[in-house]
Amino acid sequence: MEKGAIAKILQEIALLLELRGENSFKSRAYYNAARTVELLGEEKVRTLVVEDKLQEVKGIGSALNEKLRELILTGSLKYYEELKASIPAGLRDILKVPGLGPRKVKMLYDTLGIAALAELEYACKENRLINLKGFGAKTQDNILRGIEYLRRFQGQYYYSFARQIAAGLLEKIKAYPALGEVSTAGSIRRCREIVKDIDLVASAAEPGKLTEYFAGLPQVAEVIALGETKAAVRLQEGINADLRVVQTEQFPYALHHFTGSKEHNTALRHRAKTMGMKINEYGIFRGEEPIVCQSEEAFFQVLNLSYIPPELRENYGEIEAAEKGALPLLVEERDIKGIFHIHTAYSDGENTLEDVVKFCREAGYEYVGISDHSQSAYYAGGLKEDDLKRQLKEIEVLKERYPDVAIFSGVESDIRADGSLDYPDELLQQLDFVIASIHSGFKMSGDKMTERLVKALSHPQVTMLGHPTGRLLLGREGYPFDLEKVLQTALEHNVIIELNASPARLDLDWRHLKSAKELGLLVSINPDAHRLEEFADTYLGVAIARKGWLEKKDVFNTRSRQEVEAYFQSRKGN
DNA sequence: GCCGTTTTCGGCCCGACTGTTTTCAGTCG
Repeated sequence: MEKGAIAKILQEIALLLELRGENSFKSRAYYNAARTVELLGEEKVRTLVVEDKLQEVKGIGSALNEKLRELILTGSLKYYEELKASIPAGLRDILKVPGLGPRKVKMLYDTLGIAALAELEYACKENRLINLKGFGAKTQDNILRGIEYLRRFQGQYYYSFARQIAAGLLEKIKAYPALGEVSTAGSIRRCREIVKDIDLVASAAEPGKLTEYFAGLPQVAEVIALGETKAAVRLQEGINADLRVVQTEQFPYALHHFTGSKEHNTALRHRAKTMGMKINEYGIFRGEEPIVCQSEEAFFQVLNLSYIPPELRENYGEIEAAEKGALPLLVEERDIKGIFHIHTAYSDGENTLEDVVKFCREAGYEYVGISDHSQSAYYAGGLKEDDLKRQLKEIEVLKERYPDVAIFSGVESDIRADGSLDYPDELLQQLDFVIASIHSGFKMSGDKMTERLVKALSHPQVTMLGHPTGRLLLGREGYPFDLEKVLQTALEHNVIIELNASPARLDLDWRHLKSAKELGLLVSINPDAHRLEEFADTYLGVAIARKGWLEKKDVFNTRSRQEVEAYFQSRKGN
């Protein structure tokens, strides 16, 4: 069985039970069991099964104990297989439509026999949902829009996901003996938050042999095209990958060309033309005469430009800046000195406070800022006042125990609908920092939302604005508000803007980061981590920060422990 | 499905919001 398979199967069972309309508490028991397995780790569960002690775990009763035994000892589970067989697979797709939950999906299946997305779309267009109990014209409209939304995002992937897959491919290609050079290109190299496919560029003396080798890699599920210089494949993970192979001396031009963006390339070609030159993927030419470049740096030099990092190649002013030698000195991973926006087991994080602190210490961070959810965030186990006070006490103890890492006490306070925060001021004043975030009430008007955010940012205890737009990439738009006004308010009140580095957020967007920087705002690159592995998302944030033109000085958590302490101290004087 | 024990059955899970309703069910965070 694959790693993580047990938890996945339990989750599937929970979902299938919901679709069957069974007792929702039964379904939740499976969800809870899945979480428990994740938390304990599969190895531990295996051991408990062997020792016959699994039932001592909270949330595992006799039924789940039996099923987990069967699953672990035999590698399969009859109950699961039967359940799967009893429910059309298409219902899973329908469940992805926003606004449709298990109840409604079941209703559609039971009454209209709808078992696939296309059937649902057809039924909506035929107005067959209007008279269904619990449905109506608006629901039908929403479903149609939801289906469109799903379609629009099909074949799009998070940057973090694609980057990871690309890294695996690169490793394989590097093992090819007759390789010249290889690099990612396209949107991955430019660090776009969403990518459609993986572009790779390589050089080799015999390109055709490399494309063949690439098409034969074990990751490849299907070969779409295979030629002398190009291979296009669909990978096991579903995403497509293109490899272009050129001669060694052509590599810099090809790399630049296939990195793009289209807009950047168009602008550069125009520039070359006015300088009496011509650019294509094979070279840069004055008349018919090729101008030799060993690297991308040299390529830009020919055009009288300083080197433009790939992240900036969007024709967003980088060419003008490169001409004047005014490109930013972009922030780097090694500049990060500490991490804010960490959730612990006090709310919905996985790890204990002490484990988080120990991890940061071992990772060499100078400080860590703890910020669990506040009391309104019930679904996330938000901290009641007493819990927060208890956490503050534990932080004091840990500070004594681990003096070599600074622990900053904070909270991610919900911004309530009226713009107020989630705790009394006296309590907030005891914290080192407060991240104010919106987690609910997304559907107010833009004006009201702006008012709400402005009020929150005007609160003297607010240090940072968390995931400013609330967007979920490939999932939902941010809430509507006047960003300029909100950023201006943040500036007036000395509030730091979060770059939430969670792969599905990357919020504030890089396009707006550039405006924030120009306004003079500080940005903090925060992983919003709920488990130790997610601390590394910070570096995803660094990539996006670079894309947003941010320099070290623009990023709050590049500051040293002493500088951050001084900053918080100065704010307390407010 | 699990849990507890003043209960082996009857709870379990809060609040806002939407779109249905004519008092509430379903979805979502």
